[in-house]
Amino acid sequence: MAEIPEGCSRCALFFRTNFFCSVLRPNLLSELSERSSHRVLKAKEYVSWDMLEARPVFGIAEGILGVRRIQQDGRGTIAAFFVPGDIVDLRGAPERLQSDLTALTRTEVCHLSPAVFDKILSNCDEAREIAWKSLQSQSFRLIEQTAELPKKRAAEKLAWFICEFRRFHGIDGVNGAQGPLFRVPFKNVDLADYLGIQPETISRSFRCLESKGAIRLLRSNLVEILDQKLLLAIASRDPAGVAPLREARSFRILRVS
Amino acid sequence: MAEIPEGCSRCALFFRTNFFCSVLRPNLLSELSERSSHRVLKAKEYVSWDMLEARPVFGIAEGILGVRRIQQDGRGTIAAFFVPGDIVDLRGAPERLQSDLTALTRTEVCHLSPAVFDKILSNCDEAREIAWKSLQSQSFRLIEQTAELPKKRAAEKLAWFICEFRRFHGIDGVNGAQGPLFRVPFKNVDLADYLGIQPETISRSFRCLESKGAIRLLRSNLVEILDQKLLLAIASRDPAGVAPLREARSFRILRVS
DNA sequence: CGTTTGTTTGACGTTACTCAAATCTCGTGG
DNA sequence: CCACGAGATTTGAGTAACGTCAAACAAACG
Repeated sequence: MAEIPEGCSRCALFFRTNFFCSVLRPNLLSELSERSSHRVLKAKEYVSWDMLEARPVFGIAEGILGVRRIQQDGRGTIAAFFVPGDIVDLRGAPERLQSDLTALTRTEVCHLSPAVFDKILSNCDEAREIAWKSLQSQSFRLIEQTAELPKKRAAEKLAWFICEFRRFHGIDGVNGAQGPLFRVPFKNVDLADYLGIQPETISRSFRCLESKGAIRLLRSNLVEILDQKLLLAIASRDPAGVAPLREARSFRILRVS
Repeated sequence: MAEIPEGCSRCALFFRTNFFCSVLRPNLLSELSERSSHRVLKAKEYVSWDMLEARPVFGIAEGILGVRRIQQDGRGTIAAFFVPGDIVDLRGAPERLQSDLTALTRTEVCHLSPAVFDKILSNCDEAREIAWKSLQSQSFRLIEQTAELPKKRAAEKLAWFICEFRRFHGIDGVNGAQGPLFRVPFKNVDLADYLGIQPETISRSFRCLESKGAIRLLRSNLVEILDQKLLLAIASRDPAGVAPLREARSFRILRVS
């Protein structure tokens, strides 16, 4: 009977309950461990898509990994992100899904051997369920985001993000507590790419939420939530909190002949 | 040894190769069949979210099923759609994923018994792989869409949709042929909800693509593709095809004191 | 064949993007 | 530990791009 592999004993994928590796029997775990590689990424480091073809199956142990695409004109979009516990299988991602995986914060991933991974899916019901649920949950997040974001105004998007992220991911100390403080887990620039707006607009939207009395911006990236209900109302476009970004200007338009 | 169940013999999920039921052994198939229900939806019929809680696992045999959310202010968004062959598992979709499933065209779905479905995942590697790949592919479509749409202009979105849909889904006769004709597979209103723009804008964008010489609008919903390369260039924002929706207006603004 | 539902068009309003400049932060090396 | 510089944030002014509304038209449906 195999021992618990050295590398795994400190990896969240193993020691946190309901994470993928925590339910594996020792012999499967050590087989997986031998052919996998744990890796730490600093914020802003990225895994290029080409690299991924060699190691397309991985789990997230810590941090946040974003799927970022750079377009011709240089602007980027963060289409999705993966969080601790996610099991990601990018095998067969069609070639045109050309994006890289950017670490939005310090991130630990463990690349898994696809062969052993498949073997586990086939043999271990419990692990398969965890992987399945993770894949499901990735889809749900994407659907939620796609359903909510496109028709919202900038300030509404921001409010939505704050509410949504607090609900789902009690990631670091501050956010875990569910207190009135919220730390935006990554740079505003990245947040802008995720919400599909410009960094300048993020800034103005924070101002807007402040002026409504929903939040207070303590430092860059640290928000105090003053009125959760109002924030929700703004996020979901309740009449309570309609939030135009600036006051309407009144002017007259003269057509130039 | 069980016979092939009557209902299944005409269902695409069974008779099309690489669809879920096609790889099941007869005894598993008939066990699944007994506890499942095939259902035909006319266009615009929908399955409410509440209904889904009872039967959250299903496969698409024909047609297109959209995930639609109606917001407070009455506007809708189609966050995703499912196409023939997709195996969908909405168990545990958190309550706030409140959307219904709308048939965008005539659609045939088969609700599967969750219990038997799980048994199949556990016992039949081949079927599990198909279901897994389907779930993956649903994620990829969502990522692709989220990566591409938000920062595009309306005409670019439309061009993207045409190219993308042709690539992926050779669904009906016209589109299957990959000829120069493309039939928009659903109503423009739904297309607008999917692309996150207004129906009026869809109309203007078709005009815009026509004026660039990329397409010709034969009838409502039937497009002739005149210049595939140009269309792609517009979709991906190549300098070749920058596509403003209307000519810039020139006027002067006078502030009212 | 009428009623409803979807599409087109025009005129106008609103929102957020763009560009540029000032300020701020943070990581790094001295 | 401090100073420096690259990168991030903020602000303002101007404008592009789409939304909104309304009305005419067309198509689909029974």
